[in-house]
Amino acid sequence: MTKTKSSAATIRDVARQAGVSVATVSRYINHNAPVSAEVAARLETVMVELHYTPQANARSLATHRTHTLGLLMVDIAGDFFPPLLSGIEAVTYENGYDLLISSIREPERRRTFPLPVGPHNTDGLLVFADSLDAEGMQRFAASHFPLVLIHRSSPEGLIIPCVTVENKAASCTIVEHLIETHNRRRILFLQGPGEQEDSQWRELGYREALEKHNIPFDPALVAPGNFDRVIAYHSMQQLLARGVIFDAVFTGDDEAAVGALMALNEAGITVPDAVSVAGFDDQRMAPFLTPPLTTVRAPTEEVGRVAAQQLLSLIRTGQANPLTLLPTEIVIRCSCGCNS
Amino acid sequence: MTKTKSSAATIRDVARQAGVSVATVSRYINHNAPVSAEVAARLETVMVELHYTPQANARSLATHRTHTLGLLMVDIAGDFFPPLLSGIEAVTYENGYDLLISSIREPERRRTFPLPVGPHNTDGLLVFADSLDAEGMQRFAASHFPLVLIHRSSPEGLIIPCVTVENKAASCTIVEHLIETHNRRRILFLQGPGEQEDSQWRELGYREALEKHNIPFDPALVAPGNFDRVIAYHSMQQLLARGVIFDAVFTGDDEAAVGALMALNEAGITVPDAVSVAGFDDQRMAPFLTPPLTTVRAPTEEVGRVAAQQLLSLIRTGQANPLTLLPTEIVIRCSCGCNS
DNA sequence: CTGAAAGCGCTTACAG
DNA sequence: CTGAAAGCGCTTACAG
Repeated sequence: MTKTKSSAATIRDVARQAGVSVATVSRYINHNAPVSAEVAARLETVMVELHYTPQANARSLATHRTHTLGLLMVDIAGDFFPPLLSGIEAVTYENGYDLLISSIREPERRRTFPLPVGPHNTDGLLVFADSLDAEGMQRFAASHFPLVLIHRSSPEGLIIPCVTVENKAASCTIVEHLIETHNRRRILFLQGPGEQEDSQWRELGYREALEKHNIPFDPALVAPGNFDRVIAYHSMQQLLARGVIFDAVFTGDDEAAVGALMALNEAGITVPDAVSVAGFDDQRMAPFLTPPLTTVRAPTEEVGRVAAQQLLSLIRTGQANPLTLLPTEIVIRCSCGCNS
Repeated sequence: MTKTKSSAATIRDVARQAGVSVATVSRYINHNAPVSAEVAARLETVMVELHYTPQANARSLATHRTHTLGLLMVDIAGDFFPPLLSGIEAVTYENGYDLLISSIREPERRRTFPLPVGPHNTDGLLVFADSLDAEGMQRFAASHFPLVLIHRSSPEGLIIPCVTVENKAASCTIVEHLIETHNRRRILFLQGPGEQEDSQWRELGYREALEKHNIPFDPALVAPGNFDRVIAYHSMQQLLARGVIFDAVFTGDDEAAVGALMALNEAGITVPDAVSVAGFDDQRMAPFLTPPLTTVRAPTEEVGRVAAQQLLSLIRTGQANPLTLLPTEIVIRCSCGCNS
């Protein structure tokens, strides 16, 4: 109780107060060498009394490990983000790691080194979609800095572990559902962003479903959705204005479904009677839309969990699975025409 | 180009290669003392060549500043979270700080010290709502560790800067809109979580509106909404099942509005014809609901920005505004009965 | 089981 | 404008 300085207690304060060396305190804290029961008890008391918490940076400097993971995101504001972050944070916490997050808004920032997060403050990085370009990854890879890619595959020539979701088969299945169960044949597809791999796979699934049922692919039925409510809304309005005939729409993702549903609604076109709608992701609002959205469930929180686990594995063992493809499943609600 | 070691370059490598002392390199990096133009040029070249980035932890250890902000959250998964985090992250980035985030799920974690984030790894903390209890705040305050509270006021006896949103007046105004413009008199209120201050203020606003129009407060018209879709949905179902008569509902927040809308919809009660609905927050999905939701716009991203700014100010100058109350405004869409 | 000491990569008086 | 040296708070061989 002699300590009245306002600054936090250090390992030396603890050592002094307990009458041992700092080495012993360190060993006790880290449980990496035996400490006599007597000393342990004394240490415990002193540490509690002094509110002692080891300084993270001093520890990092000595061990060359920060015990923190970095997350590089493109857009923090979407509905897709919370479950992903939640999964990542949970695993990070469970493993006693810290989580540093950074959002890359402007494209230039993707290659302006040093990034806000990197080897200087983390042990490894979770890279979401195109928050980092191939050149940036190349640079990290060259220095053997652990990277795990989320919803994006490794660029040509590099082998970086990826975790993403099965897009194509599920897209095919849900479009086939529209065709087989609801007799739809003129099915609109709202394309996601061109550079997004998810988007490309979903289009392939859409085309495959068409092919399997001998429905010719019609470019006039493809319009930009961009995984974005507003863009999808405007696309639908234009399609409607141009008098394009269709009896269903596969919106690419749930965000676009929200915009499509609104445009349809405003135009007085009833869903699902006149037009069936199907999305992808099964975001939180999907069951609450009018009508409740038929969609594909993507296990986004699980993607976050697995990605964090893979990164931890890479950091600790140098090993990780080159590709983790998480399964998706169809969720039938009402917007396709079922359950009405 | 003699350097082939795989480990990252240190300040000594730079100094050696440029033929100066590490002190000079440090000064050049930090721009805190003049360096000759000639040396500066040489240093620049060498640093680029070596991909040199100062090790954050060594710097922190020497300066006693981590240059990182911590964020303590309750629930990372809600729709409320992305704009808040987006605002926080933007300001953090603009100021060259790092952002460490941690979600407190279980109540016990709020007082299990050390928290994942604290003086040992950050310069200050942003505390959202009840992610930390009064005792925890007391403890941080006692060691003069900078804290800024978000959507929550300082506990008794402590003076911790808070940033939140104006709840009561806006709630009163929107309920008055229901009364005055749409002639509603039996207005349901879906209560938020009891411990949430936002919730308490919104109820006060609701009551004030009633009073101003001489509508007696009827406890039978208050039900749990809990800022939660599912709970609000069930509450509405029960109200309906019990045959409670009402012509409007102020849902406490937009989440609850989603659930309420769904229950009403399923019961075949038309909104806004039979029942007006108004929410609070103006979350992303509000304009896309059916019908588009009349609500109160809360500047959540701005809350995040201001909170981060206040924390930075507290860290740098020791000063911050005791209370920042951000203005809210009514957003009239269709669910109240307007624009239909 | 324990301690003395070197070292991690920086910054910053102090001296010139 | 520049350098030598001490120090930040830890960890970890090394020795006992």
